[in-house]
Order: sequence, then structure tokens, then C-alpha cells
Amino acid sequence: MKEKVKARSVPFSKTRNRHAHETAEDYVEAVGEIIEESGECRVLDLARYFNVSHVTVSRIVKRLQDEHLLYSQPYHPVELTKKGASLATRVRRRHAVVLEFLIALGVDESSAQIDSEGIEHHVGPKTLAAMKCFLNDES
Amino acid sequence: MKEKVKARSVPFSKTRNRHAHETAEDYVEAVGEIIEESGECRVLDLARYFNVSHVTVSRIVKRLQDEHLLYSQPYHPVELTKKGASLATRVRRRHAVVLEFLIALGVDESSAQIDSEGIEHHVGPKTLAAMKCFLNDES
DNA sequence: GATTAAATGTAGCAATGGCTACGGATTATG
DNA sequence: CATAATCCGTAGCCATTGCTACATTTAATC
Repeated sequence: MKEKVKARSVPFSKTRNRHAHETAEDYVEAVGEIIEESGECRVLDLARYFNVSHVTVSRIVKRLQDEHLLYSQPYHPVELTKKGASLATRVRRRHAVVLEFLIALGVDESSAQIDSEGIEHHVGPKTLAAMKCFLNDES
Repeated sequence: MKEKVKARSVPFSKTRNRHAHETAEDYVEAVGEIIEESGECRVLDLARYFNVSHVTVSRIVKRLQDEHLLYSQPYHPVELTKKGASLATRVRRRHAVVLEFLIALGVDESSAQIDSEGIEHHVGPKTLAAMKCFLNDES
């Protein structure tokens, strides 16, 4: 008597959707940080930041431009659109919360930095709120 | 005076490496669960589990077979190799810890299930240990 | 055992994100 | 202002993970 396999499709579909946004999130976050740190963001800055070739960056920048998150003219710096800047702010706040949370939990800073990069994209609103609560209760 | 862009390459490279293993982890975990729940694991069980087509599953099963994590003969059920079973056990334990941790943190079960699917793959040993500590201190 | 249904495999397409190699554009330097 | 160095775009390759359509195998049913 074979039982039916539970359809875990809902969680996995959500995870897949988040994967699709990870690149966009990573890039607007990086562009925001790089502009803040050095005034402008060039394709090669992103390539060094992510440790990928400039070709990969320039293709992704092109796609994110089509999605109205970034803006740039050929051979010119990469800028954030309003939409991109708004996403960048949200992502950077979330990333900061996750990083602080892991450190508050007792994870060493180096591991916390690595893990928070991957974890942040999968932290939904409820989990983010719970992490914030934890940080407030600690302080 | 333009400052150099910090190379965040290390965290991002680690995150990319983890991505490469996510599929393998998800599949051995699923195969283990399905075999436990219904006695055997067919390609179509996995397709329903992940909500993808059987084609996607069968291609991935083939690759994981090359990596000696799964074993199956054409038109037969999918089995775990020793290596696959060992990975499955580790992944399932880690997943269970992450899920329990999120719930203990105050996240509702539905959100915790969704988020833990994505988060688990990015939880390194240090973070996993910290989560276990938190769960022990709570109880 | 023949026929039908269900499960798998194969062919081939698309999108994404890696890469190298090459060439054009911009900037810096002499 | 010419030349070199740096930056960046394009062409074209690979791997992964989605898909549909079609072929084949196995299992069920008449």
C-alpha cells in the first residue's frame, strides 16, 4: 500500500523564486555599497567584488537594466534607479540584521559574514521580524 | 581620490559553492524522506515533491549518480548510495535544527518551513552549533 | 497475450551565470 | 596629441535547471 508523496512544492517553489531574485539583490546591494565607499561603481568594481569576470557582470547589469533596477550607459559607471535604490536599502537593512543576529547568537564574525550572505535571501518578513525581536531583547 | 573596492569575493565564492551543492542536498534529503514514507522513490515522486517535470528530475538523478550519491537502473526506483545516505542524514539533521530553531525563535510554522528550506544550505558548522546551543538553552 | 495506462527516457529549446579571446572606447602619460 | 594602459562590450563556448514533445518500457487490465 504505497502512500502518496507529500507535495513540498510550495516551499521549494518559493525557494526557487527567491533564487531568481538573489542576483538582483546581491547586485543592487553591491552597487549601493560601492558607490557609498568610492563615489562611483564601475563594472570592474563589481567584478572584483564578486570575484567573477567583467563579462559576467556586464551581462547581468544589462539584464537588471531591463528590469529597471540599474542604469548605465556604455563605458560609464553603473547607477541605481529609484526602484533599485529602494531595493538596495531594503536588502542592506535585512543583511545587516541577519549579520548582527548571527553574531549575537554567538557565531564568530568571519563565519557570520559568510553565512549571512547566503541566508539573507531566504529570510522572509516573519523570520526577519523574529530576528529583530531577538536583537532588541538582547540589548 | 577613489578608494579600492573591497573584495567580498571570499563570502560570495563560498555562497556560490554552496549553491552548487544545494541540488544534491535537496535530492538526497528528498529521496531519503520519500523512501521512509512510502517504501520506494520513483522519478515521478521527486517530480511531485519539487514540483518540476520528470525530465528535470531524471537528468539530475543521472548527474547525482555520476557523483555516487544516488543509484538507479532505467525504469527502476531511485536508491541512496552509502555516500548519499550519509549526506542525507547530515542534511536532514541540519534541516531539522534550522526548522526547530526558527520556530523556537517565534516564527510561525508555515513561514519557518519555507525559510528553512532556503536557509539550511547556507548554515555552516559554526552557525549550526550556535543554533543547537540556543535550542538547548531554551529547553 | 493484447491493449491500454503510467512511468521513464531522449531530443531539443530557453534562461541564467560561469569563462576566454578579441576588439573598441576612454583615460592617463609622455 | 600620440601612445599605452585600463575599462568594457561582443562573440561564442560550457554547465545547470527549467520546459514540451515524442519514444520507449513497464505494469495493469481485459
